Amino acid sequence: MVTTKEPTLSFTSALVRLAHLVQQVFGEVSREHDLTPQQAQLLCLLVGGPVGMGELSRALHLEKSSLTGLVDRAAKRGLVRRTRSSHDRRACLIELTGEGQRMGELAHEGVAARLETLAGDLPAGHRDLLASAVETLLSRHTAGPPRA
Amino acid sequence: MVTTKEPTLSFTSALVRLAHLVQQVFGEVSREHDLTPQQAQLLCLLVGGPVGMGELSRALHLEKSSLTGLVDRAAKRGLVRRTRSSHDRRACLIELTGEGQRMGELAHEGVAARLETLAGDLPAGHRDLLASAVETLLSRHTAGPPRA
DNA sequence: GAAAGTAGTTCGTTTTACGAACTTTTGTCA
DNA sequence: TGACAAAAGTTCGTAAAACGAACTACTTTC
Repeated sequence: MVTTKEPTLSFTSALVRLAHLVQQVFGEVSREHDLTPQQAQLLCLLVGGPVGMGELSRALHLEKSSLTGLVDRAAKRGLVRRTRSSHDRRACLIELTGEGQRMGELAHEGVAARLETLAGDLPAGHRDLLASAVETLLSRHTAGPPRA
Repeated sequence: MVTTKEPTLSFTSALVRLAHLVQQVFGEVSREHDLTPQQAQLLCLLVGGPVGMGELSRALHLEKSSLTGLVDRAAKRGLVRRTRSSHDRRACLIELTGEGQRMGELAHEGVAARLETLAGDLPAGHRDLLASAVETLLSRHTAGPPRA
């Protein structure tokens, strides 16, 4: 149970500005580790285990051809590796290299830490409410963007 | 006064996924109006009146040279116009053309409408709390990202 | 009035992102 | 079985986005 105070920002403006803030945090953390934000996002998505191009494409909302390029560059940097699926010889699974795993974890932790710091003042009740409100929004938007 | 339910998503994950969602909405709306997301963002930022390059650069978190390119392309499409400042002959103000104003308003309304729809279920108390929580986060991050 | 700083631009580079056309493999169904 | 549609990725060409370094043109400061 928490009390509500009157916001000076409209609901939608708040969402947009929040998105901007998160993006910026992601950018800062990526740069610290010498990654592009897109690469960091890719690595974060892969720390849970190998994922196929199709699923990555859906998770990142990228066209297949865009994703091919992103994976190519990440592979050239030794962060990621393509494995041919055994069930379906067209498909491939993208998996992290040791270096990629390390970087992915660093990026993930960096973002989480930065956001935790920014949320320092926020009472736990507010955090939970915010998180569950976001869940509601996401549930209405069938496609599932990536974790991070 | 609102009751809090237990979220299944961590606080930071919720923020990241929310950012992704907002970005996606922005992308969809931009595409509908045949704008790039960056152009739409620029137009939204200018609907309040002309702004100088320096301030735009800070608001959008772009290097000066990146912004020059963005404004160039928007100007080439007839959405925006450069005006030399009378006080400082180095500086310029970027202002919307009639077409730019129209598109900026459409984009802004489109994004707001989409987000409102997604938030349909959300009780007003939750919205207000979310908005004021965002204000708290923003206030800790001195630089002020753009409205939209 | 010279030096230092500020506002923007230019240039070259890399990354991102798209769509259309393509190859290979898988599934379907007649 | 064998043709044919569909699916998974890649390739190619293109445009936009973003950066940093070096530059020009004004202002401010001392």
